[in-house]
Amino acid sequence: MQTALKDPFDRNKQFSAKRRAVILAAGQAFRRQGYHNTSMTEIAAGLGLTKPALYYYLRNKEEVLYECHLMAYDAMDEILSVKHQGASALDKLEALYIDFVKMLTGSGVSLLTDVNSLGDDNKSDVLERRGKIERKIIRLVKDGQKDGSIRAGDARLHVFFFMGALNWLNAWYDASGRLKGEDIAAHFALQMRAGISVYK
Amino acid sequence: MQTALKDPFDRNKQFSAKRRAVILAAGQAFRRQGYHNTSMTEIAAGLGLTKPALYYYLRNKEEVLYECHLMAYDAMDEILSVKHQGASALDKLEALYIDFVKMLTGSGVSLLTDVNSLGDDNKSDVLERRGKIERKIIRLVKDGQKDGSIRAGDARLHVFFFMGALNWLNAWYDASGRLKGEDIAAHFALQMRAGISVYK
DNA sequence: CATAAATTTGACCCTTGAGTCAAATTTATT
DNA sequence: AATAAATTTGACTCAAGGGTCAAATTTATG
Repeated sequence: MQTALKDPFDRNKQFSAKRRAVILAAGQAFRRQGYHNTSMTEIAAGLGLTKPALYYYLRNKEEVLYECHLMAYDAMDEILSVKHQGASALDKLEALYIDFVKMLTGSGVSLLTDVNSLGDDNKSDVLERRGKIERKIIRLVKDGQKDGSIRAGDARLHVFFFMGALNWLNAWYDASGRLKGEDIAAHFALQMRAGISVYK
Repeated sequence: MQTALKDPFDRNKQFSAKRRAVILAAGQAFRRQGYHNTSMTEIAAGLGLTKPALYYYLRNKEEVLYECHLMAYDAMDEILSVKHQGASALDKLEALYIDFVKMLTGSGVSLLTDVNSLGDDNKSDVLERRGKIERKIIRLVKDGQKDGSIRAGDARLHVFFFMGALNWLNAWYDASGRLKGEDIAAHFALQMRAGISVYK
């Protein structure tokens, strides 16, 4: 595998790897302290760098936030693209949800909610991405209502309810805490599922 | 009722009423745009005032945010203090949850999540208040697990899950939208309840 | 080794918005 | 009406932090 061995020496790869590291680190900081409570200098220092070095990888602070959002949505899209097995739509949704929680607790990716600190264009982009994801999940819920696995009711509200748990997760989850991502995933999946499955 | 009739002429009452109005208006703005994306000048303008007028009612911007938090927690405490009827703890929890949603959609009070923009002291206060509320709810869930109305499992996770829906609500709810607060309350209560009630 | 490209930095500028203050204006009291 | 208290404002100061730039340093390539 010539190419793979050369990777570490590939300038472009190094560049994007570092760029990605910057965004991930920034995302963690944003998640914990908030976008406006985190200075570029601080982010740089956290990586053993100095502020101007960051600007070698990114145009401006807003772009960092923007990329954080995209990174989270990429990860979610990735999960959504996997053909989850399961007899019912509810089963698929559960598998999906578990992966979401694992991703949010396990990978360094942060699901941020601060969309208003973005300029109009980036904000539209991000909301559009989020909307697409929501719509896919809503669609899945509706499928479940058709195949009889999911209770009737406003599908959008069904989704907003359990997606709220995910967003809130970012606010309180601490990787160093006693709760393991896997356990949270299992618990949340059960609660999500019970919340919308048909009465038995 | 002499005192009641005199109320509108009572300077202190006018003062606190205006102060409260400022905080409520600010809270709405913070909720929609975020604390740091909302300037004092903007808040003032929204009330037909000018910035220095705000500083007649409040020491500084942080105090506004602090009072917003307190106002939400006061409202929640108020709801928690009411002796909710219901045979099981689950019934009580449901009544509670409905009131929470109604309060958040109906009154002008906003449940903010930005705690990191507060100084250490205020932040501790707010977290303590939040902790107290959470603990009460967790206690109620544990009661439900004892009286057999609520499923076993980490009570804290049970609570974090459905409280996430409330926090997220603040992000997407639009009073001018088609969804009425009452409907959301009914839906959310059902979903919350189903999510943690014992299997039947 | 010499040269070029890729990274990183110290020192700087500049805008934004929080907060202040003395003065003006409105409202109540004698 | 005159005086005092309560509100409100125009005009200002100031610090924080985003962003820039030319120069230094490191790393790769002929």
